Amino acid sequence: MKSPSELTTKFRAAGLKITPQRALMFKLLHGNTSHPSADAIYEEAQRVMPSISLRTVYQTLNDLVAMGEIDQIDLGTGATRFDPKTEGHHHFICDECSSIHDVQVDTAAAISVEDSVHRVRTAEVVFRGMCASCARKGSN
Amino acid sequence: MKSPSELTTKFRAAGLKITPQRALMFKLLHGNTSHPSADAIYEEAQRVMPSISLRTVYQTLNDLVAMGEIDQIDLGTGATRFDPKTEGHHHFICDECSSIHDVQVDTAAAISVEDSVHRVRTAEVVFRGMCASCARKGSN
DNA sequence: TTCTTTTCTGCAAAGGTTGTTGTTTAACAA
DNA sequence: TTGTTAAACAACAACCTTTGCAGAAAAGAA
Repeated sequence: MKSPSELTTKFRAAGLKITPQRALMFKLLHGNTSHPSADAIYEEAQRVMPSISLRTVYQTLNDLVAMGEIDQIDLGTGATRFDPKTEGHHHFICDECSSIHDVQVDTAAAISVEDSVHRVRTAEVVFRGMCASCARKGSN
Repeated sequence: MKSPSELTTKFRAAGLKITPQRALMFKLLHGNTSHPSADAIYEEAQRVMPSISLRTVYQTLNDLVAMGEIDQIDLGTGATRFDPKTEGHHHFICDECSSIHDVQVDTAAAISVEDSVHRVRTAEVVFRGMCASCARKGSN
C-alpha cells in the first residue's frame, strides 16, 4: 500500500476528494499488519474521530480495494478482513482465534511441516481470475 | 464424500437418525461438483420435497462438515459453498461469476500460467492450523 | 403399537454489509 | 477569501446469510 501522502495524490488524480475521514483511514491502514476487519478499523477511527460512520469506513475500504491498494481477505472467519498489500502474499489462519498471519513465500515450504511456530493442519491454494466460460462470453 | 448408503451407516453408527430429509441431501450432494451454496441445495431439495426447511439444510450440511464428509469453502463469494470432499483439493474462483472449479494438484502448475482454459490472475496459498499463541495457551 | 429421544419446521434474531436520503464539506475558480 | 458545485458524510433502514429457539412430528427400539 502506498503511503498516506501518495494515496492523497492518487485519490486526487482519480477525482476523489481528500476528507479528514479518508486521511485518517490512510494513516490507520499504513503499515498495519493486523489484518483488521471493517469494524476494527471503525473502532480505531472512532477513538480519534468519534463522529465517523461505519458506512464511511466500508466505503473507503471498498475504494482502496478497487484501486488495488489493499486486499480483501474472506476466509470464513466471520467478517471480511483487509490487508495493506505487500509481497509474498500468503496467509496462515489460526483455527482457534481466527488470527491471520502473513507468510513469506520462501518460508511456506518450511512452515508446511509441523514446526515450533505454527502447527499447519492444511494448506490450500486458491486461484483467482476469469474462467473459460466468462472469457468466452465477456468483452475482456 | 461417502456414498449415500455408506453415509446412512455412518450416521446410524454415530447415533444419528436417517430421515427422508437427510437421505435426500446425501443423494443431492453425492458426486456434486457444482460447489453449491446452502440455498442452492435448499432449492434443489425443495423440488423433490417442498416442505423441507432451509434450517434443516443448514443443519445437515453442518453435520456433514463436522464429520469431515464435505468441505466448507468460504472465499468471499457472498455465501459459504459446500463441496463433497475429493483429493487434490484446490480451487479456481472466477472473479466474474464466482464459480468455483476444482483444480488437480498436478495441473496447478500448468494452470498458473495463462492458458486456454482459465486465465489465472492470482494464486494464493491458505494455511490453516493452530498458531503459536493458541498452542501455548490451549490444552491441545 | 407405544414410548423415548431426536429431528424437523417455522419464525425470530444476529451479524455483516450495502442502499438511500438529506445535509455537510472539499475542491476549484473567480 | 468567497461562492459554486459535485462529492462525501452521517444516520438509518434494509438486505442477506446463518443460527437460536420452541413446539410439533417422526425415527428407532422395545
